[in-house]
Order: sequence, then structure tokens, then C-alpha cells
Amino acid sequence: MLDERSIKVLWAVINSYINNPDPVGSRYVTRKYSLEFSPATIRNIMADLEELGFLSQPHTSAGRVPTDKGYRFYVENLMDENVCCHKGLIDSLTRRLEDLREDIYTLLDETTRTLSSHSHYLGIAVSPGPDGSTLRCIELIPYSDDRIAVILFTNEGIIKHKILKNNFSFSRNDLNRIARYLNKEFSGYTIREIRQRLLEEMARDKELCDTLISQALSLCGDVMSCYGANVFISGLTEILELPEFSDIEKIKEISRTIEDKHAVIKLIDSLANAEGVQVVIGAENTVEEMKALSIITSTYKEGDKPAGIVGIIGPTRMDYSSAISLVDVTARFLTEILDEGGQEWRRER
Amino acid sequence: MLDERSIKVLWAVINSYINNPDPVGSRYVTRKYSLEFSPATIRNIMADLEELGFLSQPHTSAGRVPTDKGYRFYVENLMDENVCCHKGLIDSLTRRLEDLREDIYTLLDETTRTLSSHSHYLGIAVSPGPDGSTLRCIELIPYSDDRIAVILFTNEGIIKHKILKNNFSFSRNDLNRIARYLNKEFSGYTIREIRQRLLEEMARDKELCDTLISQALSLCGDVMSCYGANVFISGLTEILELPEFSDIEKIKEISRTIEDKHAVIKLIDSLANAEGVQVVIGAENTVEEMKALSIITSTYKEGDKPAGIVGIIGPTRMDYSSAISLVDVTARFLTEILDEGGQEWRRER
DNA sequence: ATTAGCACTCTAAGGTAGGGAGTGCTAAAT
DNA sequence: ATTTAGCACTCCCTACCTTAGAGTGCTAAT
Repeated sequence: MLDERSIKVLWAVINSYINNPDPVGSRYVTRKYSLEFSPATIRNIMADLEELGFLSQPHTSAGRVPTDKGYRFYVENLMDENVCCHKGLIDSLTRRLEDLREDIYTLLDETTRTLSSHSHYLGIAVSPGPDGSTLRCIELIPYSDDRIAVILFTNEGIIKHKILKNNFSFSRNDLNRIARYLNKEFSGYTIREIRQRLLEEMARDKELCDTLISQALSLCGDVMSCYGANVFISGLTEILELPEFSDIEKIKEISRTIEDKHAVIKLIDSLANAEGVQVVIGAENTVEEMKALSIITSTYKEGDKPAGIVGIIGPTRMDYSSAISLVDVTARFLTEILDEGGQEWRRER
Repeated sequence: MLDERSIKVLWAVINSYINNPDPVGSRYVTRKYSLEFSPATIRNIMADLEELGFLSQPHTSAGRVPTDKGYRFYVENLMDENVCCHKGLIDSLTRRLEDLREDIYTLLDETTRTLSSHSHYLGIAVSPGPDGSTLRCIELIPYSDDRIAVILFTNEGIIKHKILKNNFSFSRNDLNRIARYLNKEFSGYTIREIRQRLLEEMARDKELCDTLISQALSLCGDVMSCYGANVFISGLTEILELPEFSDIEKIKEISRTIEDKHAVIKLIDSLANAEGVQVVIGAENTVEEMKALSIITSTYKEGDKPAGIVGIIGPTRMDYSSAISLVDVTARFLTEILDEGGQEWRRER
């Protein structure tokens, strides 16, 4: 499709632009990348590349800038794959996440911080949602006369708690019986499956009229209902340093976008089921406010099920190769951590 | 100290500047506030006020701008105290916090959102730290072969959990016994007191050699050690709209400052023990990066002990009267919520 | 096919002039 | 003695212009 010369030039332009967001001129390319052609030749090539949609000019008589299509080609064909191992990243991940193995929310929060400080873009992570999480066990604890603390453990290490007001007053024994029942029935299922079964069981138990059990089911349902995916984003400070965000309006837009976690979940969800690292460049994005940004994500897994997502959001002018491997390594790392946490449990069964 | 005329003028300047951050001129004051003097007279008064340090000029031949000292005088003497009841605020607080009574972290997070959306400044909240929180009860739950989930309930509604790796394998019965012991010993004490006692007991128990108990104590200590105050800040989007933050550098500074939660805690801590609403204006602040900002805080209480802090951070040109009552109302509201949550418990004892 | 040369285009930066808002001072008015 | 009108002056802000520089596209020569 493209001859070798064109590829060299395209690579040079993108490489240069990634390091420094100034339109790239023909003279600069010949000098800096010591190509064996004169600026005039490069100009011709660039004109061709522009016609093909890989480059564009901010205005006549400015240098060239890569288009989204250009970046896409770069990511798929030209990128430097063998980025050095992320020793520093692994180090900080292990160091910072050491004590957090079992508290996945804090773990993900720290992960986004690590991602953003290493990439200098936004770090993002989505916790396992109800569909993927497997219930490990439920505990019911008397909290006060008319309140019960319900605590949910999942394999992914998410602990969800809620305190429920209750009309009946349960003894500790009652609660233990209920918990035993719930655990027997539901542990090992995903939250989504449990929700489904709850609906059925509750319909059935209406007739059985076993107060304790039906109470238990309703308790369980209450907690489940507040179970959703959580989004973590950090690194605003990092991207404020980038020249493309020196404009207040853009910052406002980004800030609004990332404060609206629902929008982010929607955005990210479409990538949840893909294998490996996903790259969405600029206008490939379906969300209007993100058309100037690129997103790199990967899923981390619990066992062999995709659990949640980690990634990086940055300008389209992104250091793709390093960002991609950063995300890749991080996702693997999280998968590993979750595995350690889950192993004994799976062995046990 | 100031005659009535001067006060009127000072009030007018500050009032005008709060609504619109342009230096206030003499002509504008006479027009807008229909004072019974000519611009020339106002000019003389303003010159006096400047000499006294209440006003300043950005440059010769610009209008006047209030100084920190001016704001201070305004807050203490001139402010419109009887701001209308914050019906809207109370409404959204009740609506948004209804289901969160017992999960204080989510509660505080939502509180900052409500504060920032009502004030259009930054909303801030600090959760009860170890010193103030009273332990309600401890639960120990087997998590896997060699791990135990420790769950801490406090009166303030904070639930802290941690999963601990353990060398011994405890049966459920063991854990229940340990939990009973711990509850008997420690519930009703503040976290700080417990930490203190733990140290003593552990020293003593070395000789007693009751493995179970000393294990229990060490478990308890482990969880306590991760018990610190949490800071919540939100509303960056709000203050991006303010004209004083149209400069990227200022935004960077603020963003850095609020991302550094330790600094914020340090800053806020000095206000923790004061009664009622605290107002810190601009350079009165001890933290360098905050010298252009004002902070309004109040403590919410659990029972009669101050538990944590809520507040607003904004530009010195802040709508103090509404911000102050906003913070006041919110703090009272939180206190009330915590009271409801705690009442039964205290009654029980 | 490539390159040197050249005219042309567009931006970014710096400099200048004019308008406008506001002041301080002085002298007149109350 | 206080207040006010009048006026000269100061300073900022904006718009406008100019210039330098970087880069292009085209043409003609290699």
C-alpha cells in the first residue's frame, strides 16, 4: 500500500510529533532523521501522504500533522513493539499494591495513580461489575436493634457492605442461619446470576412463607442492588502539563467528562469483552467529548473471566508504544494479584 | 474605627467585587449603590480605605479591589447574616444522603459534591480520624485457609475492613471467641485509646502467653494501623468556570494542591478543634499554595465530640455569607445524621 | 526521478496608537 | 469645612500593522 519511502517519512513525522506537538516540516525531517532525500522530495511524499489521509496541514504553509488514520497506521504497522521492560512500573506497582491485595477498590485507585504517573496521561480503572464477580460468601452481622450489616465477599476481592434497616429484630443465631442458607445457595455464582435467581426464588417463596428465608433473600437483594462497577480516574495534574491542554476550554471539557462516571462506564463498557490491549484513536471514539483523545485499555481477569478494565486516556498525540505496553503490563499484573488471592479459595472447593 | 460612610463604601466595593471580579470605580459605586455622595467624595473615602489597608489598587488609575483585611472586616462586621434558609441544599442533602446514613465515606463524598454544586466552589470533607472515632464492634470472619477478614464498625458509621494473612489457622469458633474478647475489651473506646491500650496489653500478654488473645490483639493492631482520616474534595469543574482561574498556572497549582491529600489534612487539622464555622481568608492561610484562596470549615460531631470537618474552598473573592451558612447547615445536617445512627446504640448501653 | 530555486502563504511576535475607565488634585460651591 | 465639578494625567486593553520566519508548491534544471 505504501512504499518504503513513504513509510519512513510517515514514521518520522509521527515520531517527531509525538515528542513535540509542532507541525513537522520537510526540512526538519531530512535533518533530524537523516533521510537520503532532499526536502523537496520529502515534500512530494508528504503531499501524497496527505492525499491518502495520513497527514494533514493545520494551514497552508505549515508543516504536517498526523491524522487519526495516520496514528492508526502507525499503531498497527510502524510502532516500536519491543519497548523495554517496565522495571520501574513493576516496582512501583508491587511496592504500592503490596498491602492492598484484598481491597480491590483501593488497589485500583492506586493503580490509576501509578499508571498516570508513569505515562503522564490519565490513568483509568474500572472495577469488576456485577456480571463478572463471583460471590464468595455473605456475612450478616447485627448492627443495632433494627439494623443489620450485610457484608459481601467476592473472589475479585471486592468487599461490599451495606447497613440495612429492618422491621424484624433478628437474633445473632437467626442471622447465622440465614447467612448459612444464603452461602449454601449462592456462593460460587456471579452477582448477575444471583440477582436472576433471587427474583425466581422470591416469587416461589412467597408461597412457602418461610419468613426467615424470604427475609434473607430480600436482604441479599438489597445489597446486590447497590452493586455496580466503580470507575477510578486520576492524573489530571499530569495532563495539565501537556501543551495541547493549555487551553482552558479543553480542560473544562475533560474535567467534565471524567467527573461524569456514568459516561465513562458507557464508553469503556464497549471494550470490556475484547481480548488483549485495545486502542481507540481520536474520532474513532463514539463519545463526542473524547474525539480529541485516545484510549488504551486492557482487561484484567479473575480466573479466566474478564473482570474489569485498566487503561490510559491521553491526547491522540500519545506515546502509543510505551502506553500500550504500560497498560498491558499493568493488566497482567492485576490478573496475577487477583489470582493469588483466589487460588486457595478455588483449591478449597 | 470606621465611620458609617466608609463602611457603606467598603461594603459596596466588596459586594460588587464578589459579584464580578473587576476593580470597582468611584462612579460605579455611586450609581449602583445610589449613595448620596458624588464620585469625588467616594474617591476620597476610597483613598482613606486604601491607606487603612482595606482596599488596594491593581495599578494607578484602576478601581479598588478588597484586600484580605477588607474581607476579614466584611466577614466580621458587614456580612449579611440572615441568609435565607437553604431549602434547596437541605433537600438535595436529604435526597442524596438518604441511603448512605451508615456508610460515612460515600456519605462524605456525596456531601462534597452537594457542597460544590451549591456553592460553585470546591467542596471538602474530612472523615473522622482515629482520635475521635469510637469503636462499636469488631467482627472476624474466616476468609480463606490462612486469611481472616477483620471488620471494624465505629459509631460514626465508618466500616473499615482488612484482610489479614495469618500464620495460624483459626476455626470459626476461635474467631468468635476472639471477637467476643475484643468487643468486651475495646468497644466504646476511641481508636486512639485502643491503640494505646493495645501496646500496653501486648506487652503484658507476652508473659501470659495466651496465644489466642495475643493473636487477637495483634490482628486488631494491624487493622488499626491502616485507620486514618480520609479527605474528599470535589468541584474542580465548578471553579474552572470562575474568571480568576482562567489562568492555566493557577489551575495547575490548585490541582496539585488538592491531589496531595496529606497537605490538605495538615491544612485542615489546625481547624479541627475550633467550635462553629471557621473562616480563613487568603494569606491568613499558612500553606503557600492556598494564599490566594479562602477556606470555610465547620466540624460535624458524633455525640458531643467533634468527628470530622466539612467545608468549602474558593477564591478570596467568595460569597462569604452564603458559603458560611452553607457550611454551617451542612455540618449540622451531618451531625444530625450521625446522631440518628448512633442513638439506638447509645440507648442500648 | 530528483533537486535547487523562488515566489507565495500563513503565523507568531513585537510595536504602536487610540479609546476608555479611573484616579488625584485643585478650585469653586455649598 | 465639607462636598463637588472640572481637568489633566496615568495606565490598561484592544486593534491594527509590520516584520521575521518557517514551510509550502511549483517550475525548471540536473
